[in-house]
Amino acid sequence: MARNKEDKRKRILDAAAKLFAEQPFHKVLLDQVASAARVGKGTLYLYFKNKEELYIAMRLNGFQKLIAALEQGLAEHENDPEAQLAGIIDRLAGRLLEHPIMFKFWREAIIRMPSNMDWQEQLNELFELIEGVIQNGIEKGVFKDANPAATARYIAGLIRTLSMFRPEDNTTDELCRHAKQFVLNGLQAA
Amino acid sequence: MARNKEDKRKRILDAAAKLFAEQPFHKVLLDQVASAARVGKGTLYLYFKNKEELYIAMRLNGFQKLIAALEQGLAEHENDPEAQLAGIIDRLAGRLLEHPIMFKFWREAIIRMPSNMDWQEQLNELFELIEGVIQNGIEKGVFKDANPAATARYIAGLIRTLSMFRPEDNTTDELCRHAKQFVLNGLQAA
Amino acid sequence: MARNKEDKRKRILDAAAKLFAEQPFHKVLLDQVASAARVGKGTLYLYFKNKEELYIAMRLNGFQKLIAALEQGLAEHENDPEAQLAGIIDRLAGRLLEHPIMFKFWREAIIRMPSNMDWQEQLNELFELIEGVIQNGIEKGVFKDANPAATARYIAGLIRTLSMFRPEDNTTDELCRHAKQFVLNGLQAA
Amino acid sequence: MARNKEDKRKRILDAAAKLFAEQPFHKVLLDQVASAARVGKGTLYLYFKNKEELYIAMRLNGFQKLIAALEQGLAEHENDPEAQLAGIIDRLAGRLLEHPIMFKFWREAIIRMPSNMDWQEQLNELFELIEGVIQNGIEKGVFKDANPAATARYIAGLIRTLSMFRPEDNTTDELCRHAKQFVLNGLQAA
DNA sequence: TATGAATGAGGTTTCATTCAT
DNA sequence: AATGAATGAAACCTCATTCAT
Repeated sequence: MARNKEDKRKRILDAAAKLFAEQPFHKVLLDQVASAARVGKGTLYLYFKNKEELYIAMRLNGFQKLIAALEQGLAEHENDPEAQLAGIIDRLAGRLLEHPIMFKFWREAIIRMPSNMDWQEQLNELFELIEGVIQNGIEKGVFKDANPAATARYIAGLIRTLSMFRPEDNTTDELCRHAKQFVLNGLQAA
Repeated sequence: MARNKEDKRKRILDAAAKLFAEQPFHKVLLDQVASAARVGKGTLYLYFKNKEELYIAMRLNGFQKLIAALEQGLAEHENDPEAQLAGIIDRLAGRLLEHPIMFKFWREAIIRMPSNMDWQEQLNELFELIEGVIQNGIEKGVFKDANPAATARYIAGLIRTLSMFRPEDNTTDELCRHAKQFVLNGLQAA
Repeated sequence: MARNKEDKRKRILDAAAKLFAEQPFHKVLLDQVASAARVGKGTLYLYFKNKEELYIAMRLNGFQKLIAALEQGLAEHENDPEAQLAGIIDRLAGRLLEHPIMFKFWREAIIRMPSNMDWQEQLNELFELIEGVIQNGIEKGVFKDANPAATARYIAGLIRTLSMFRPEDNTTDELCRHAKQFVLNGLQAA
Repeated sequence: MARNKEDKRKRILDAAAKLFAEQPFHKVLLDQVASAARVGKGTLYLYFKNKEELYIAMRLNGFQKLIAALEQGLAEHENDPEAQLAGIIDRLAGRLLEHPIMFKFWREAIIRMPSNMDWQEQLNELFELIEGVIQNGIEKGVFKDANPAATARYIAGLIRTLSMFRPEDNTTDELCRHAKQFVLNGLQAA
């Protein structure tokens, strides 16, 4: 019952994620979503009020998974801010490069929509997560930064752009390594 | 005549820029564009093949202005890579914060659209412009960087994110100064 | 069992009567009917073939009750056509004003529905009942009428309109009394 | 321009009238209306907000024509209330029997719809028109009636029912003559 | 050249009906 | 017998595009 229901909701979200990643909002047809999720079109409306709500739910769902993965990564290097930061960059870049879904997340933001607040909050969660690592590093004397909140945003944006517009002739590994170095340079105490 | 024609095209592009900045693609109606530009709806089709082409033309138009402004800035500090880079960051951030149109540029990219190539090319122009400054700095021994192409992308992405998700309680000036410092740290020779 | 079954059928018919009286056919949802009858939606289909049959069953049900009530009234004044007619008017008006369901009976008739014949027959039953009273009166020399079939229809229509569009500032009693007088005038021998 | 526009609106209303008279509301498709009116489906929405508004407009339109015809008839027998009343009955019955559209008017009334007020007002207009004739007759000493408002409603309802459920084997003429006699009986001073 | 009324393909959504439980 | 989640046909409606003026 509840199990099955969860399954169906998940199937719809996954199908939506795939399709919205491939096509702009207005080109994704609910017929496609329904048949990709192997459910009737009407079923979509049992789980989501309309196309927009489905879209938002899909975005939040993907983001929550990302945040969870990053938090798990932090736990693995409890007392090493440098390693934590490196982990965040690796995972973030990895996710973005692997999952085209995430592209859209970062690329698109429906503006001035009521439920958009949620989206801002999600992003803030990410920023604060990074900021926390920087703060931690500062306290430990490993980093030096006058404005960790801004830096957290830099890091997120930096990785996003790197993922979306990767320069040719570079392996993912090389890019990550270089990015990490750049960030650490920026945070290094003189 | 020709004057009048140019005017109308410009009016349409400006109206489109304003509206596309406020709403996602599928919520901007050509009725709105036409009436905001004070032209008949049919007139849009005299200047642009369809909605998508209008959107692309509007994006390119905005971007070209940006590139032009940045190039002009570079000329002002011919032999000072640090100042050039600082200028780029200032102007880029300024533009993004002033012109909401530009937000959309960075925020949204219609995927797998035929003419998307143009967009990529435009962005590459920006990346190469920044990359040139870094290269120049490396040659002059002011900067040190193993992968200027990647760094150029970082800088663009960093400013974008800063503009879109600015942390509260910071003036634009403070943020720009901090960003410049962060970037210069990353590029500074040990 | 059988008891329970009858109960459920009745519950459904009552719920349907209430809802169809309040809303036009296409606005009454089977979800509403089911929940108002406190049964599952699927259960409706155990008792009625589809929405249309449910609607018809509901109408017939209401009408049969009406006819039965009128017939009972006639029996009470076996040999007094005037009293019989007055009784019909009283009961008919009373019913229509009390039971909004009946409104719909008169107000709406789904045209060219296969089973609409039944509805015509029901109405004819009513007309014939009234016609019988008039005939009886004519035979007794109390009434005078060249076309009792038409007059029977007048009376029914008269009461219906009176009920649906009652003039303000009149009690039900006053209206009934006046209607009875009007009809008797029409039927009075010179 | 304006001419053409009026034409199109009229064509739509006429097509709608025909179809709504033949089928219940929910069985009339806007595709049918559009093609019967020889316009595109979208054009319907240029003239009417939605299906319901089109339906209401169509009803009002028909009713206004009816009222106009009746008023014209009254003018023809300025000082003869009996003839005026007879004229109303003739025209009303004639209309209802000729134009199946009108059937629906009287048969159906969408309940508790906001714009239904208009419909009530239209009906009141009809009632008041009849009532005026009765009042006039009373003042002239030709009629006698304690409640002309109620009687006006009787007359309307009487004709409606007669038209909808006409007894077999009667010509329209016979029925009208009989109805007029019945009504005049009811209104005759002792 | 400029317009905006008209179009209709195709989108989103609803809801009567079915069927696995 | 009873349910209500699931279905998908078919409804309403939108809006990019066309075209007569």
